Amino acid sequence: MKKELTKNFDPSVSEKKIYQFWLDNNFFHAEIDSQKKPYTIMMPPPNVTGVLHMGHALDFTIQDIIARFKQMQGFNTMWLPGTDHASISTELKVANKLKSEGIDKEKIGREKFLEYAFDWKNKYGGTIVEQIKRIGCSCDWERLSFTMDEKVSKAVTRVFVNLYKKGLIYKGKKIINWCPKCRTTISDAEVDYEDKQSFLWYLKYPVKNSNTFLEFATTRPETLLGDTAIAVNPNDERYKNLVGQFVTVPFVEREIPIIADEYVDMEYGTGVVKITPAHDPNDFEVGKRHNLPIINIFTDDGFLNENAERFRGLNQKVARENILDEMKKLELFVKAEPIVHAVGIHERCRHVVEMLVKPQWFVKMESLTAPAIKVFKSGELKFFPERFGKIYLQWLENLNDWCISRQLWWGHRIPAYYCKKCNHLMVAETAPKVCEKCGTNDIFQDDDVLDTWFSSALWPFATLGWPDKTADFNYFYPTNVLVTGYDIIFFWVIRMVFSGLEYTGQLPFKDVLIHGLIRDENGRKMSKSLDNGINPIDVIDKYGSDVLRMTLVLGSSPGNDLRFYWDKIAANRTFINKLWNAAKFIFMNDENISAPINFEIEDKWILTKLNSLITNVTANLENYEHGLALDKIYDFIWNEFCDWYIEFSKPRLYNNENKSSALYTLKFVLLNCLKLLHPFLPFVTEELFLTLQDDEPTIMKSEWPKFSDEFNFVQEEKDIELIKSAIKSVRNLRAQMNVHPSRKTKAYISTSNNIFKLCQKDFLLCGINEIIFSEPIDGNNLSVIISDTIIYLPLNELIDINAELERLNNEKIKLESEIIRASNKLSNNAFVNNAPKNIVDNEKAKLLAYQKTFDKILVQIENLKGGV
RNA sequence: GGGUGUAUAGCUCAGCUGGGAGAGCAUCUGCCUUACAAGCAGAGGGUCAUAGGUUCGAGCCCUAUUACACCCACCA
Repeated sequence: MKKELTKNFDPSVSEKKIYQFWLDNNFFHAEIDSQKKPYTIMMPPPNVTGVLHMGHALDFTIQDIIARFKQMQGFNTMWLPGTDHASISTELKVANKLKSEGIDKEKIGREKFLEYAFDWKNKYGGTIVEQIKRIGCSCDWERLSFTMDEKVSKAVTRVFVNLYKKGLIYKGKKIINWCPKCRTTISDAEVDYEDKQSFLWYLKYPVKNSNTFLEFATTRPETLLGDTAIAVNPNDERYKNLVGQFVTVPFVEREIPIIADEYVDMEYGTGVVKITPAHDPNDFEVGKRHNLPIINIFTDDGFLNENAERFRGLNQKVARENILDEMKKLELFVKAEPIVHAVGIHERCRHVVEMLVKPQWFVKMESLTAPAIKVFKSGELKFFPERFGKIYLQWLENLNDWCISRQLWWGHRIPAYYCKKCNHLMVAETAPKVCEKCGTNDIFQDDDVLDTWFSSALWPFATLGWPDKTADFNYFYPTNVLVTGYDIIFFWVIRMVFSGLEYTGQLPFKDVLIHGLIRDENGRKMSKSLDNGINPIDVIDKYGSDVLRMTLVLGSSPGNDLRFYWDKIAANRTFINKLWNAAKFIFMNDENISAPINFEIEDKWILTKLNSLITNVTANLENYEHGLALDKIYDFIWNEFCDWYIEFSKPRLYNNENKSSALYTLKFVLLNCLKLLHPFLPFVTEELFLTLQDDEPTIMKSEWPKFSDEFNFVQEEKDIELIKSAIKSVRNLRAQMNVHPSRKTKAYISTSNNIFKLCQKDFLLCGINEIIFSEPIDGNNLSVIISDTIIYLPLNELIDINAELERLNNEKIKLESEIIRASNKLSNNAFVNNAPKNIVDNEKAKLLAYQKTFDKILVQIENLKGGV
């Protein structure tokens, strides 16, 4: 069957076909092969019910570039895809959906709700997977995992039980972040802070057995109902004599002590703080130090409870207003000062977070973080770019115990069991049948589930079958690189590192590649609320995945944010078109080569250029410098291969002059470029690769290009660069003189450099169709002068001698300043003695060339003057 | 309060160990030249934020300053 190349690349047809081709041939799947070195990447699992956004697209594109590059380098690459159950987020979505159908989550109960949730997951969980495929990701779909898969759940339970037995997991009553809307605890990391206009209220309490008052400042007057002390700084002379006495909290008529604690800042407010241990973390700590009672005044959904007595049932806002009014009536109100106050917001539902004291499960962090710090400091764990290591360290060194229990249903249920009769607590991998203490069989499981990140932390090894000693685990673990955004270092990277070290005894990965966020064209974060996002699938539909990927990579640098907008996308489309057309040109001229290969000078030039491209691109990819690598390939293909080599080759192809070598070179360079490009633009490169050659079944598994000693023609490379600059100068001159492009002329070339003879035909590129290697007879010519070569253009009727003299004079002035610059530099002994030899030699060569050109220009100026 | 990043052409951004400032887009001029008008050729456009310092030599290294962005902590 004769293969064909259509006029343009049509991604809408091609991409689906090619992806299916890869799937059908099982190219993405990695079999364990002890002869080959594995290269493993774990995909950061997106939310199972989520849809693909530009951040994912970037993350997955980078991973795919690495995976395909390593695949071609001969590694047994395995990129494991998966999804995350995303406990809170999914539970909210499912609950809302049920609500819209008139179903109340609480009424149907846990079991039924989970059924709905799994239905939802099965229905929508596939969406994001299909979207990932459209990006072109070379994931091993046979190993697709989910954080609530049986294997992962098994690992989660094992880890929980082990940590509990080691005493690293405990149940404790501590102050925690509580979302009254979601009715669950959330971790510190899930709280965002927003500045809000508010007031600092100055209020006072009557001091017991005296007619004086103690004035304090608060931002939350409603919490005074939960006050169990009032505190001053022990060094504060103003209040020293009051310490030990009591004040009375109005409304609840509670007598609370005046205590002294270092925590109090004498400078702030009145230097007096009311202490509400139930609803403020600092107060909670003060309370612990002074053995204060904890009085919770809030219900789980954020209303005031029975401890608020007559304010019971009010929401916080109303309660605050009522209390302030009543304080005024009681003459306990002093003043209100406007302040900006940071309020904690739940990042998922945007509801204000409350601090409550509740019994919860915690992971003790100290012994876990120490090894994670050590592997970083020893250099075993590396961040790209390096600076993100500091963030990693900063987080690790300031970690509080991790609250892992959530009052949700969707997630891994905590493997803790209680005896109904004696309240005995048992933690076990399988539910105990009877109470190990009293022997009764009335046992119930803890209602809470685990924080999503507890399971994500095990992702790099739980997905491979750990804790079982599976073949996959032995072969593919530890993984090679983790790719993720900087916003997730704390949530995820840290937890995977300490988990990997603790449970598998190995780092889960040595390299962490951090990328930035995607922003809109004005530099704002892409977000749902701003509605400024670009849907990656829309980009793929319109321009294709290759263009999407290219736009995400080109001109970006590791760790930096990236602006993404339609103009940029459209601009990148042109490159794919260019590549396509170059291939089409070669394909059109292609024929079976029978003649021996005998390279011309320009063949040697482009092959040498290709050689250094290969070296540079490979080095960039090894260092995760994907933007740089793509930029170099782009530049080579467009500005060297297409603009020059293809043009050089045309006369040879059309006139059948050493055609076979030209054709060989064209194909060789193009095929190598396709390979270099393949990690970035997998679809168009595969399409072209399959069309242009019959030797290999896919570009995916083809060998990554290597530097070749055969193609290292240093002199020829320089020679062609000289020819290029001569051609450019002639073009420049013709443009300045308004010579119509279609007008071909002859030229006289006076040179001692044989290269110009060898490259005669190349001067067609600047409108010269005949070259005479001698001085012209008539002195009135336009001229281009490079070093000791002069190209005369006998365009007599165009020559305004004075204009040409002026032009040459300008050239002369430019050269003079260059000559001065270079000679100054070279006469500076400090430079000649200290600078590396090649830099100095380079400078000398430049000076020599300038001087030669300069001398020739002087002569030409004299010639023209003679002609006036 | 502590920390990080960014500042380079009109716009968006590259610039790898210090060795004459680059790309894409936009602008201007001329071209439908048999791969490509999603193209070709040519041109203009920069005190590399500011001030010092190190060096033979600084966009790059050091110090300080300014502006913007972000992270952490605090916030009675």
